[in-house]
Amino acid sequence: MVFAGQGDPRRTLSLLWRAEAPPPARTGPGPKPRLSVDAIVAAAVAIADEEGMDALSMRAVGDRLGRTAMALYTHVPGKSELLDLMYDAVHAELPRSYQESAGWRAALTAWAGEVLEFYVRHPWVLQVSQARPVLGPHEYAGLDTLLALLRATGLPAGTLRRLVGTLFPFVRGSAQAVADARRAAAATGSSDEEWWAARSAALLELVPDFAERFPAVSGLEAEAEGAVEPYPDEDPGGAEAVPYLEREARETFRAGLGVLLDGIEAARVGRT
Amino acid sequence: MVFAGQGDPRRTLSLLWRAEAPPPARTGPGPKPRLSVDAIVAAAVAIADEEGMDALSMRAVGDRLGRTAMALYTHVPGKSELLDLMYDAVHAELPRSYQESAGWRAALTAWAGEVLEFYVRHPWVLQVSQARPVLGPHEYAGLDTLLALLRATGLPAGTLRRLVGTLFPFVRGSAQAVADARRAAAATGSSDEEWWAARSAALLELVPDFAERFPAVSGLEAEAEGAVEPYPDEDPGGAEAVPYLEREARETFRAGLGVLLDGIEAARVGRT
DNA sequence: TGCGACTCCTTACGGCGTAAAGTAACGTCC
DNA sequence: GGACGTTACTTTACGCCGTAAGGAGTCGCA
Repeated sequence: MVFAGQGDPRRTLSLLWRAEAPPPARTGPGPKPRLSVDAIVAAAVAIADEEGMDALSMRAVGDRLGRTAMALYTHVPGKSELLDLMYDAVHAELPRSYQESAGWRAALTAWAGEVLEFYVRHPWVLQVSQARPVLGPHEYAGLDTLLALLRATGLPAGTLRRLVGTLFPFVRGSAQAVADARRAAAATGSSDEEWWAARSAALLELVPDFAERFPAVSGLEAEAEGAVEPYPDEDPGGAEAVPYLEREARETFRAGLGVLLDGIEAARVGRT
Repeated sequence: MVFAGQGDPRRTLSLLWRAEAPPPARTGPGPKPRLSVDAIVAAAVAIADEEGMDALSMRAVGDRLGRTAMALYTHVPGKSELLDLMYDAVHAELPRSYQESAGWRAALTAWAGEVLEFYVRHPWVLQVSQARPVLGPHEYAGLDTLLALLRATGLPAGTLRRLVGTLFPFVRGSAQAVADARRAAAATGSSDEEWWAARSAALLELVPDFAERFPAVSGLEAEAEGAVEPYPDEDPGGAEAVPYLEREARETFRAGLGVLLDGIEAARVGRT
């Protein structure tokens, strides 16, 4: 995992909010910069999106911009701060508002779905630790959006804060599951089913008494055996079939969100 | 973040389940091994617990055992597999059973609390990616325990699987928040309140129109202002005061779990 | 015209994971 | 009992990483 919010808070904060106070159109001495904070952040995000966090190095970012790694240090204090900037930059993709006419439940469902897709689009964001949040403008905006939605539930402020602390991690966790499913599918040439079959075959060979040692797990598997529908008929629209593991992860997300919303509903009812 | 499950599955699996099939008491030629997989895993876990994941390197593990880094490679294929082993080894601390007399709700609450403490004890576990789970014996045992508890709700198998996929990430997320709060407290000399005050002061200076741009956030803060009770009277028992951020994180955990359990309750009622 | 500020490059250091090859201890068999 | 093959561990080295230090070239302004 990578940590954020490590550097000098003042420097990081002013970089994060730099759009608010654009550099005073300086035309001082020295050569014209051929690099900019925005270009650096964009290149870094592109690398992380395409090749994953492991491939993100200062040299890689420099290469992508046709510069050396050290050239970046003129514009950005270090890798940790660059990560903060990347983190906030992508959060600009989060939705900002919802029509409230459909009710809080529909709005929250839509919100959660969009945030899930956001994380799936940028899975490396899930690897940025939340310790000491470096709240930049776009992350604040995302928080503001959720809070505005939650206000419609009519619950008191203290409860709302706790709901934020529950909903965001829940969506993050679900996105992690989806992203993991995709990574697994991409890494192994085999399909999800094949991979899983090979895995459990090896396991059964190594642990013959599996069923006795883990009765609840194997009981569940046996019970679900019949329930696992085979691949559904291909969508006539021609959409690609979603692999098994990812479909499962998304279904877990949908169901978990339902449980959470039911819980919120219960809190509302209990309060009136 | 660090990835698990990268290596050869066969080799990793047999290492993970090695206790089941102990090495056939070989007394072949060659010097007696002065290192063992267990010793290596224990040393690695100790380093991760004490100094964090960043400090975990093959050289560090070797040093702690009085050997070189390369000596480890005789016993363990590589760092990635060592991580798998560490991950499963600590999961042995997870509780295995609960008395069901108190009802599923009490049992689930107790379970969640113990798992939370487990993660807080070994925060580096939260940094091990869940991609392609390397299910070792102890993690399976933890899963089995939760499933056995959930069975008491009487919900169908499919729902149970989704609940597992919701509950585990929820506890992980909550533990992350608690661990982050502790890290923040440890890293900065200042108290939570001071750190937060400095942060928001700098923010307010940089972003004077904060309240207008993020109405929901600042509205919530204003509303909660009066509600934040000052430090409660010191516990007469002499227990140390839990810092603000961590108290907040734990409260969010408690409340979020309540919401989830309410949701489960609703599912039960709706089904009967 | 030259000074000073500024961007970017080169070089270098100490870390990392681990491949390759060498050394020494031990059980086994002639 | 001595040679041999197997095994545990060390040494050395390679190519990565983040970044400190210092040098080279480019520009605005005095």
